[in-house]
Formats: sequence, C-alpha cells, structure tokens
Amino acid sequence: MASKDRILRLKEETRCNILDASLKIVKEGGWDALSMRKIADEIEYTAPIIYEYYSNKGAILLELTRKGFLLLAKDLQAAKDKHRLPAKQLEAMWLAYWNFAFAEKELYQVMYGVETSCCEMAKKMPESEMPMDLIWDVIVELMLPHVGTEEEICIKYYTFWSVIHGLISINMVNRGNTAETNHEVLKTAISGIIRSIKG
Amino acid sequence: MASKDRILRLKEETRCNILDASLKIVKEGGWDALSMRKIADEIEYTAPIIYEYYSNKGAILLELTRKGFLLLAKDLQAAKDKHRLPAKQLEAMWLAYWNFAFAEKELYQVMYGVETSCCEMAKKMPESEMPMDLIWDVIVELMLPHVGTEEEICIKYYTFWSVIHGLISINMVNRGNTAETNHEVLKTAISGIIRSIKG
DNA sequence: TTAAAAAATTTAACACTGTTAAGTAAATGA
DNA sequence: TCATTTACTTAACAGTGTTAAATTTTTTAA
Repeated sequence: MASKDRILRLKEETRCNILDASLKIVKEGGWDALSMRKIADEIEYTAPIIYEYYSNKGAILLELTRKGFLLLAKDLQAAKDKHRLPAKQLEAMWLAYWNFAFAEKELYQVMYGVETSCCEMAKKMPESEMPMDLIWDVIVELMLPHVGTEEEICIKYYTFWSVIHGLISINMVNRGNTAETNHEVLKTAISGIIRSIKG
Repeated sequence: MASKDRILRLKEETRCNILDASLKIVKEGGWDALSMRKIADEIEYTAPIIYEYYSNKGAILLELTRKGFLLLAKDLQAAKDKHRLPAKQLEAMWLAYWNFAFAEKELYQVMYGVETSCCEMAKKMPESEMPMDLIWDVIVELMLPHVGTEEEICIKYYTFWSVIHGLISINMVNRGNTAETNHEVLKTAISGIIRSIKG
C-alpha cells in the first residue's frame, strides 16, 4: 500500500522538522531557550507528540550532536581534498575545524559541551584577570631583554592558555586519556612554547 | 550596640553558608542538581530567604566564580614563588593551573563554561570518532617513513586538538580577541606542531 | 510588663520546565 | 455503517526560579 509509504515519509519529515525547529530556536535564543513546548509550537503540534519521535529531550540533543559530527567530518574531508602534501592538508583541516566551530556555533557547543551564557558577566569581574596578569608578567620576564609588543605577548599567552584549557576541557567532558598521556601532552606543549619564546 | 554587630556577623555567615551549601550540592550531584530549594534545605531555611543574600541564582554562580578566580590566582602565585627562573616559574604555574582545574573541578566548570553531562553518551556515538580518524590518518602520513607508536601519534593529535579546541572555547565564552590575534595564535600553533612532527 | 513597630521567616502563588496518562477526535478496515 | 486503530490534545505531576502576601519572631518604646 502506497499510503503506508506516504505516512512513513511524513513521519520522517516531522522527525527532521523537530531537529530543524530545535536548531532554529537555539540559534535565536541560545540553548536555554530550547524547550519541548517551543519546539512543538514551531512544528505546529503540542508537546507530547514529540515523544513519538524522540524518547526525550536528550535524544534530540544527541541527534543534533550526531548531525554536527557528520557535518564536521564532511568539512574536514573537503579541506583535505584540496591539498596533496600532508602538512598542507593538516593545516587546512584544522582551519576547517576552526571555521566549522564558528559557522555552526550551536552544534559545536552541544558536541563538545561549551557553555555560553554564565561567563558573560564574569568578564567584568576584576578577579577574572588575576590569573592572566600573573602569567603575563612571567612571560614578559622570560622574553627579557627583548620584550615584544603587547600583541606578541598576547599571542604567547593565548597559545599557552588554549592548549591547557583545551586539554582540560577535553578531559572533563570526554575523559578518555590516561594520566601519562595527558602529562606528556602538557609537558611537550609547555616546553615547546617556552622554547619558542626564548627564541 | 554590640547586638547589631552580632547580627551582621550572622548574616555574613549565612551568606557564606549559601555558597558552601551550593558547592556541596554541585559536588555531590553536578550543576544540574543545584536548585534554590535544595540550597535552602541545606542551610535549613526556605527558598525565599536566599534572595535576601543574593539577588538571584546567577549571583550565587557569579560569587562562586569569583571565589574560583581568587583560589586559582593564589595557587599560581604559590607555584611561581617556588622557583626563580622564569622558564621554571612558567612551567610550574601552568602545571598548577592544570591541577587546580581537577582539584576544583566544579569551580573550573563555572569559571570557564565547561559543561559535563550531555557528552557522556556522545562518546558511544561512532560518528564522534570520524573527525579524529580523518586527522589521525594525515598525522601518520606526515610522520612517514618513521611512524611512531600509537601513543606518540595520540600525543600529537591531542596537542593539536587541545590548542584548537581551547582557543575556540575561550573565544566562545569570552570572545575578547581580535580575529587577527586568533588567526596568529592558530597559525603559529599549527605550524609549530607540524614542524615538531616533521622532526 | 505590655503594646506597637520592625525584622525575620514561611506559605502561597505564578509562570515556566520535562514528562506521562487519560481522554478525544480523526482516519482506517470490515 | 460500525468497530478499531491511529493521531493528537488536554490535564496533570513534580520540579524549576522568583515574587507577594501572610505569619511568626524579635526588638523597641511606654
């Protein structure tokens, strides 16, 4: 019976509509704005029918996560295919990774557990700059006697901070590395950057 | 009147108790478990009196954030004071930063917006390994003809990933850098790691 | 000591959240 | 046309942050 097919097609369509509606809501108002009732509103149904398509809210997030990983993989593959030399490929792929994160900000957030709201005000908190100031000073000392421009110090600082914070974040949400591997990554990264500062 | 002082002291104490109770709840059940009513339960009051001490839930989070930054700064200073050479100081400080993140995991999470719950299941999702696989292959190619051990490749991969993910996270929650600075950090980090892989 | 004023604390309520069970309307099959 | 299944909605529960009103306790003044 063809009507069965039609119904199945419609079901698949609403399943997809739910994801699209969710992403739309998140893009408009952030992850806090996402609720079952708003999704239902968007697809012109009431909340309970969403549970016919996804067992709960978490399942929707998981499906968006999956979508994100597929999209990211596609971008990485495309970036790789544009070059022949592995070094060039690698550079292009990480740049593609970077671009994906901001082009599909909301997907990246749910994929890797990056929150967004609470820390907006933390910027205005003077205490939040204390760690940076402390480390900044030591970087300057390390560069002596040829202290670079503010921009150069900034780049050093953020390179340090990025690799450490990145490794911490990855371990917190994913915690899949051994302690030895982590320390190895840490030590090589830190000493590498320190060497590059020394010249 | 000395009784005024006593009352003020008591008020300051409950203000502190609210923070302690909050942190206790979060440490026991994660950030999702934190609610005004649970805090009230913990300090043996009802929910509305919390609003006499903090204007809303966000203010409590902000105060915990502040506490976190102060504690981190203290740790960094202590690490610095243990050495004389700037290079040694810097290394010790970043290691202290690392240790703080895991010793005070909950504080670090609220300070830098690192989520924790949703991505536990994402690990089991095969799609989540596609980006890693793609990049892993290119790293191997880059190491040819002397491909290292799995551990060595892992370290390279995570160094890459950490610096990129870290820079992305920092920009998403804090977004305080210019596009040029970001690209500079990115490029120098990537080319630096690639150089170190080549030998 | 007692009455009035002030402060401290609780109860009740509102609007929201995710989720489930029961009820109702619509489409389908015989 | 009638019975059954499917589709969908309404109502409800337990929880959330937050506010206003009511109530209890404490302090002040006579």
